[in-house]
Amino acid sequence: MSNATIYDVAGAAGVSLATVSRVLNSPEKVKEETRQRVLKVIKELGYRPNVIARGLASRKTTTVGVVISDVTRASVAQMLSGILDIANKYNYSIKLFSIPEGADVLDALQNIVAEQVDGVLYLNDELSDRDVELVKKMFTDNNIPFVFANVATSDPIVPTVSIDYVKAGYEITKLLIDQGCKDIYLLSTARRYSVNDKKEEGYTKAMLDAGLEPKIFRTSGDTAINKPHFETFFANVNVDGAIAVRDSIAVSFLNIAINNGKVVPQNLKVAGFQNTRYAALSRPGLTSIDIPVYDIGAVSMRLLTKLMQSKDVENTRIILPHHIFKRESI
Amino acid sequence: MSNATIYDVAGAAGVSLATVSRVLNSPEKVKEETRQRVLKVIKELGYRPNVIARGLASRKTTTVGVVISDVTRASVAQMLSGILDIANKYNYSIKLFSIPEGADVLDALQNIVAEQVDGVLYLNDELSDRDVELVKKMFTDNNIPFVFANVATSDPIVPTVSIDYVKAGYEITKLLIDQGCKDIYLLSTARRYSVNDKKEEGYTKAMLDAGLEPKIFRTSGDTAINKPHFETFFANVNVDGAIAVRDSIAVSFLNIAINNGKVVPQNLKVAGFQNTRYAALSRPGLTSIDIPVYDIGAVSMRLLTKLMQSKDVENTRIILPHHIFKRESI
DNA sequence: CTGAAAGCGCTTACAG
DNA sequence: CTGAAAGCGCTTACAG
Repeated sequence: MSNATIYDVAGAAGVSLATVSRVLNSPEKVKEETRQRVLKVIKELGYRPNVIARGLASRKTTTVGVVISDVTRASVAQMLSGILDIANKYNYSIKLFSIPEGADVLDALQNIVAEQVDGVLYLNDELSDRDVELVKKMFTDNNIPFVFANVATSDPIVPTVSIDYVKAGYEITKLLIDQGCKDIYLLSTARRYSVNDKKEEGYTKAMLDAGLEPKIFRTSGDTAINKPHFETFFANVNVDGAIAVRDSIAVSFLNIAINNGKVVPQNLKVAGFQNTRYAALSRPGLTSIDIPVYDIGAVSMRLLTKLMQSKDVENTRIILPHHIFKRESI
Repeated sequence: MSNATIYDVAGAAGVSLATVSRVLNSPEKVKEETRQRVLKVIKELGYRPNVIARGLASRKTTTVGVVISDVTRASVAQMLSGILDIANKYNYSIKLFSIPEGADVLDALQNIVAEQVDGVLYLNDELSDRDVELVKKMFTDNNIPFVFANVATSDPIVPTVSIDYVKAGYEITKLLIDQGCKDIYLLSTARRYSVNDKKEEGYTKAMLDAGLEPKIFRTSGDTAINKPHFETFFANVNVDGAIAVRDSIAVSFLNIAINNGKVVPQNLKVAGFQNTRYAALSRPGLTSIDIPVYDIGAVSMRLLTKLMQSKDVENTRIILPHHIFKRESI
């Protein structure tokens, strides 16, 4: 059965356990003939090295920690998907840590360090600048390579894979302006995410550049809460363009707009962020910034593998391209 | 720094390492005074036991393996969320394993066993009956408790947390029949999932019970592929009711129906499964079977903790309640 | 209540 | 190319 140990293999193959270990870890040091013999026994016994014992002896666990806030966010799940695919390819295991809103970040980080992961992928974007420094210090002090994925940090050194959210925010706003919109609102979340702050920055700049007044409307990510919120909104303001920081907010806004007699895109143009299935399933289809979240995950993991092998990496601040995916809402 | 070991703590506190270990693992065996002294040093040094070493010595890793196929499926992400919350509460870590479609299941399972997890949560529903038996045998042989979450197995013994999908399929079909629908289609996926088979079973029974002909239309989960598929569909058949095995399929169908001149719900009623945000963001809102996926995850994890402590669990086949969440599409 | 010692299943210099 | 031995950082009977 699968609980064979390295001793069993050594015994059955008539070699020492050191040799078995070498067959697995540095096969070039073992004579072809012995190696074949050992390999045969390994297969017969279904032997798989106990990764815990290996981790203790080698001080490498081939495990990376992935830190998230909320798996149910579509972007997080898709990044995870990219991470898992690359991790499988490189034979790394994934330990998943969620640090919920309001949790003790320091305690959580110490916990991750105690778990002896070889590296960390940080997807949790609900971080203050102070937290970012804490993360950086904790992993640096403990010699654990880490990468921020889809987290906009103001720290200029920390390894990061993301897109240029300021530019994306600027471009989509510019597009609406070029189509003649004047009263363009940015629909953002009440809770602050690092990437949303960047989107707001780009939006604001585009509006000011065009001599228009930036107007940010903060709402919840929760559809049920949005409804009355948006209805009051339509009763009180003039609006001919809207950009939401998430597709789901955009779709919810668009639905309520149409139910309130607006015609999209003729007298109201709407755009979202991330080009999720919400955008595809909206009627009319929602124009959205396509953000390669899967790739952000995959590239982060690949960058981390390099960092873990302490290869000298030329570029640890990777910006992936984005583009505007046009549908009928603009 | 955080790389203090148990020896450092023992030295600084003037006790043996055995005592430090006891303070952590069976504090009642240590004199109050010594315990306080050790605790103080632990705090000062920021000591956290190396979980790998602990895992090797105690043969308990306080880690559970979670097996999935595709994280980006909304149900999977939400189950994960429930799992993580409960795992945090009980101080278990989560290792995430994805077994992609077409992968070597046996190899993947051996891998999980080698990872020395204390228990396994199996969310991967892309399993043949043969695979289910393989999973069962592998973990049973290696003495690893496991729970199937939201996987419909035909094995009557295996620990499972799910809902009654046959009943759910029956009920939603019955609802459409009661509203006068005659030509009711089930929109299912081309790829077979264990739970979808159950939904089909319930649908079929309800149709036959009412003397109607069951008609299953298989399509892709992919929206882009659906579109031409559904358009041909509308050109060729009579349909006054549709039940999709996923909300996203339902919404995509509903949109195309409306664009083809159907009036929902007056001459076409549509229902989905799972009551995701797709259903809430549809216009009109989509009636859907509300499936407590978060709870399925949470309850599975709770059940697994009991199994791992080898408590005798009265019931290892848990069926959670579902209900129909009504919106405007029916 | 506490300590000395063996052991968990591996890896990795060190000899030969 | 191979083996004997130390060691990774803990836990846990066993004595006392």
